[in-house]
Amino acid sequence: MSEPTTRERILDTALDSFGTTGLDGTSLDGLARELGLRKQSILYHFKSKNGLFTAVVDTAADRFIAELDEAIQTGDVWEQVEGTVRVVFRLAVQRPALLGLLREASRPGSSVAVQLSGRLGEHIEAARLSLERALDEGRVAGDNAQLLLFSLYSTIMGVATEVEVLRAMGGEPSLRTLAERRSELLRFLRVALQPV
Amino acid sequence: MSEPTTRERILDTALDSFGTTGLDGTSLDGLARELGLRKQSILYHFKSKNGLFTAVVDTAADRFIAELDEAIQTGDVWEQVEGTVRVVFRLAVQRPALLGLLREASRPGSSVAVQLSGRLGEHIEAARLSLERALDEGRVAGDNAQLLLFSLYSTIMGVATEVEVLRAMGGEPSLRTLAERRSELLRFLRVALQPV
DNA sequence: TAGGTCCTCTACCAATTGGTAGAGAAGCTT
DNA sequence: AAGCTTCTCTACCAATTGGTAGAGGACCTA
Repeated sequence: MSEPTTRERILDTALDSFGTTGLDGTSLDGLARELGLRKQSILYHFKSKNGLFTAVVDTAADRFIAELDEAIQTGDVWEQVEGTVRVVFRLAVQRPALLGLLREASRPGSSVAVQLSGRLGEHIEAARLSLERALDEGRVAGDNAQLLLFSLYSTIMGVATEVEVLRAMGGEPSLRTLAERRSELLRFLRVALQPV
Repeated sequence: MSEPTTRERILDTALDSFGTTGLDGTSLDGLARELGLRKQSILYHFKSKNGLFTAVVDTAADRFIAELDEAIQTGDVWEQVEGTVRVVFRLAVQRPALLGLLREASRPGSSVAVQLSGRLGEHIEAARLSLERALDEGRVAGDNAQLLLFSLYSTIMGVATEVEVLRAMGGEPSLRTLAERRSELLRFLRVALQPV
C-alpha cells in the first residue's frame, strides 16, 4: 500500500462528509480543514463542489458494484442474496458513510441519480436476469423479476442502514445486535423467496 | 374548511421544502418567497430555522402515526400489513414530501431522530405486540417480533419511496406502475409472513 | 381616544458560502 | 541555468446564510 495521493485523500474524506451530512451539509472549507489544507487546493483537483460530489459518487458506486458483482458470480439465487447481504452488512460496519452516500445520491430528485443509475445498470441487469431464470424454473416465488429485485434491494438496504428506525423500535444498533439483524433478515428473505 | 393560518401555511410549505431538498437545502428566504412574505415573519412564528424544522417533523410524524394507527386497529396481522401499505402508498402519491421528510429525519445521526422516535414509540409498540401475539400463535413465520417488524417496515418504505433505485432497474415510477409495485409488494410480504 | 396585542414589514449584520486570480515553491526536462 | 509543469498557498469577492432590532399597521378592548 503506497501513500495515497492528495486527490485520493480528498475523495476519501469527502465520501465520509457527503455520506454523513449530505451535499448541502458539507462545506469545502470544512473539508479542507479536516484534510489539513485550503479549499483552493481542493478546487485545484476538482473543478467545483459539484464536480467533487459527482466524482465521489462515481468512486463509491464503483466500489459498491465491484463488491456486489463478486457476490453474484454464483448461479444460485439464494447464494447471490446471501452474498449481497454479506457485502452490504460489511459496508454498514466498515464504511457506513458509503451507504449513506448512496442513500443521499438516490434521493428522489437527486442531481446524480441518473449518473448513479448508469453505473449500477450493468450489475442490476445481471441480477435481474439471474432472478428471471430462477422464476421461470420455479426455484423462487414470484412472477416479476424486476419488482422482486426491487423488493429484495429495499429490504436489504433498509435493514442495514435504517439504524434510527431500529432505535425507535427499541433496538440498539451495536455490533452484537447487527449479527442478529442480519440472520433475521436472511431468515425473512429465505421465507419470502421460497416457492410454494 | 376554514382558511389556514399563516403558521399552518408555513408548516405546510416547509414540509414540502424540507422533505424534498432537506434541512440544509432549504433557506428561510426561499421559503418566505414561496409563501409571499419575508423571512422575519417566519421567524416571528418559529424562533429559529431549527425550531421550524422540529415543528415540521412533529406535525409530519403526528399525521403519519394517526393514519398508521387507524390501519392497525384490526386484530389480524395481515390486514394490518395491508392497511400500512395502503397508507404509505397513498402518501407516496398525495404527499411524497412527507415520506421524504421522515427519511431525512431518520437519517443516521439526525438531530431530530430522538424526537421522531418519541412520537413513533407508542404506535410501534402496539404493532410489535400484535406481531408478537401472532408469532406465539404460529400465525406468521419468524421468531423475533421486533426484527420482523423492522424488516417489514424497511421493505414497505423502501418500495414506496426509492423511486430512483426503481428507475435504475429500468422501471418507470408512474401512477400506473405504482399499482403494480404495490401488488408485487403485497405478494412479497404475504409469502414472507406465511407460516411454514 | 388611548393603550395593548398581533403580525408583517424594512433595515441591518456578522458569518459563511463557492469560486477566481495569481503568487510562489518544488521538481523535472532541456 | 532556464523554463515548464504540478501543486498549494494568500488574498479577495459577491452572494447568501440565519438572525436581531425595531418601526408601523390593523384590530380589539377599555
